Amino acid sequence: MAEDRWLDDTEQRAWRALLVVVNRGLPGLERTLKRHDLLVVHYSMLVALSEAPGRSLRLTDLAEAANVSPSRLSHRLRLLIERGDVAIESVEGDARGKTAVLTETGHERLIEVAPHHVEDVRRLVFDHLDEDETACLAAALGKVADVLCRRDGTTTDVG
Amino acid sequence: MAEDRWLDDTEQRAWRALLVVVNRGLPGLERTLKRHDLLVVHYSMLVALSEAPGRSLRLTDLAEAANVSPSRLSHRLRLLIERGDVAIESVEGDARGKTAVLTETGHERLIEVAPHHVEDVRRLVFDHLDEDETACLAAALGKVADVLCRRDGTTTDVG
DNA sequence: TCGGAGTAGTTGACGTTTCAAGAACCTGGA
DNA sequence: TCCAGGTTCTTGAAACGTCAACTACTCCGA
Repeated sequence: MAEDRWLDDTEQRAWRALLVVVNRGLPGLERTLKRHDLLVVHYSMLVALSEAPGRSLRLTDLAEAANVSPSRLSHRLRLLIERGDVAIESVEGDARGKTAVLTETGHERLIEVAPHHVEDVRRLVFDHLDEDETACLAAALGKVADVLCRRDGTTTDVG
Repeated sequence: MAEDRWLDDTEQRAWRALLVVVNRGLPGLERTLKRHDLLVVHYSMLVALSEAPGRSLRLTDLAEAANVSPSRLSHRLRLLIERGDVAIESVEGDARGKTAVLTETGHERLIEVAPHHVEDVRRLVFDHLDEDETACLAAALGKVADVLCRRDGTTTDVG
């Protein structure tokens, strides 16, 4: 490892820009959602459920869909359950499993919050890009994301 | 606010891909640096200093360059100072200010760690993109990042 | 039927980030 | 001169994410 494969100028610009977006842009999204007593994680969980058939998902699948670790899911799910946004059911045929179901309350909360969050995302990213740039971004990030999703439980790294 | 400006299909793909990269990809970078007893924040700070004239920066400017809040800088700087990677000097003419200077030790540590980190970034992102895609990514993210950097202490949002 | 290996989910502790507050200092006007 | 308001940096508490156990269950082969 550690060959001399440095980053060229374009790659550096891309990488540094990504860091700026992540470190300066994303926290702003948290701030907005916090006014609705939610974190972005919560929002992702609600979205994932709302898009699932029957508005319900096995916890493992919910974690997958929301891009979070099982433990993080567990911790953040507590609030949503206490609030009645999500209900927990047991899986028939597997006593280990649990299924999270988006309640009507939860769905209404999502509908209320979503426009504000989307507006934030727009102001953060897409308001500054034209159609081509957005397509490029989707294509490039999509490739990277695909790789990350494909190797889920596979080899962590290196050889 | 809260008009009906939803995200179209391309925008959704871009945004969701970004979330995947952030939530699944970036944590991996932390893991690698941790083997060298560093966080990515530390690395960013070392890089920022190494690129500054005289390898030194006013703390405010360092925070800016490393994309971190003043308080986060303060907390994470402690380790680097204890270790001797960074030295602190007072600013002449302003007794409030402090200047962080990258020591020779710190510079050597950066040189040692950088290739591993860069290799990680490569495997995460650029190994999966061709030249055009990388250029697109740099252009699109660059635009977004520019906006974020331009409005530093200005209006947080909305009008 | 038993037992080891793997899966599903939870918990608590630890390290990090954030936020609000504060200490120290500078600036400019009355 | 003095003081109000802004800047610079630090600190401690609270909230969050991660990691390593741990419980409970399923699967499968002997």
